[in-house]
Amino acid sequence: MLSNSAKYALKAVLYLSLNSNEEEKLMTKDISDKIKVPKSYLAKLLQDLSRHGIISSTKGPKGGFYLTNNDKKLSLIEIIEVIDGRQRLNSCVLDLEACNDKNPCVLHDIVGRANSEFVKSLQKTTIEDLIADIKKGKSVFPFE
Amino acid sequence: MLSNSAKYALKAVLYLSLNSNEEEKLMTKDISDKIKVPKSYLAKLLQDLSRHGIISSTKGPKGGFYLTNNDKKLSLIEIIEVIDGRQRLNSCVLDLEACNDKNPCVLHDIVGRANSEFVKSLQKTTIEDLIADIKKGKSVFPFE
DNA sequence: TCTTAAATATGATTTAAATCATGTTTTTGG
DNA sequence: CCAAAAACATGATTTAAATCATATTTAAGA
Ligand code: FES
Ligand code: FES
Repeated sequence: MLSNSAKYALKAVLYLSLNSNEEEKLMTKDISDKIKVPKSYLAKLLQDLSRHGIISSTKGPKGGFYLTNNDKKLSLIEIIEVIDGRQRLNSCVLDLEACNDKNPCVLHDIVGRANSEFVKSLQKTTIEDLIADIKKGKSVFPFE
Repeated sequence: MLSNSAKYALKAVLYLSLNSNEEEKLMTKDISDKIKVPKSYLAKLLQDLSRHGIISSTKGPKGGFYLTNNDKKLSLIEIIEVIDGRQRLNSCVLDLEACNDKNPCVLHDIVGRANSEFVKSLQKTTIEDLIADIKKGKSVFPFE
């Protein structure tokens, strides 16, 4: 479903969304310590996200990663696609090449359906939405 | 979600369910050719399934793998759990250890829900059910 | 301007999943 | 009883994902 990397990326962005802004930036180490992800592995992911405009960063002393208000409007799928690519989430559960919505494979009904719902949710949910849920006490994010 | 191995196993069992019975057994090669899975890799999977009583087999000339009517009553989750174990399908999407239904993580609502549906479907769907769908023309199974 | 702290870029290593290979046991048929 | 055909068992190799390491660039602040 999601690669390990994508999970790490989601966690990191979530952590950033709750603990950073234009004035208060976070270093890789701050984040990796909290979410318990290997530092240099996370560094790569953050750089990847930054390069693709998902998160913001500045170099040098007092630099770090952060989310602008605009960044927070991005949907979760955009984070995932930078890391995992587009194919991974949209392929048939059995990896049958001849299968799609028009020609549904034998698992499509019971499984593909759940998967489509999943993808749709990722598309329409933004970082902001998640923050709102947490602030409302609707859900939690225990970092690790 | 599902490992490659689990997908292969599902395909193989599905193929067996459509093309074998107590009288007509299939060799590893017959199956691997059709579903395009490396022969000796599939051999391991089939032996694993056989050892766990998911499929049936007999050794020696004229031997091979097959499904009994009883085998066809097993649910899909049983196949998957033999190959992937129990944990893989039931863990939090972000692999957060402190998360569960009582303490839902920030993605649980939008993602975990789809996942639970998925698992429930796998539990209640049997091989037989899938065969029925195919025979009814409701779905297809193009093998590869 | 110089030192230092940060991201950035790139490549090497490790690990686990996937794949390959080969020998052993069982059963059938002659 | 023997030879061949099949599953069974086990271990080696390959590959891709995950992890580690190190050198380069940029910006801040003294
Ligand atoms: S066509 Fe296979 S899961 Fe949709
Ligand atoms: S608690 Fe994280 S997905 Fe359910």
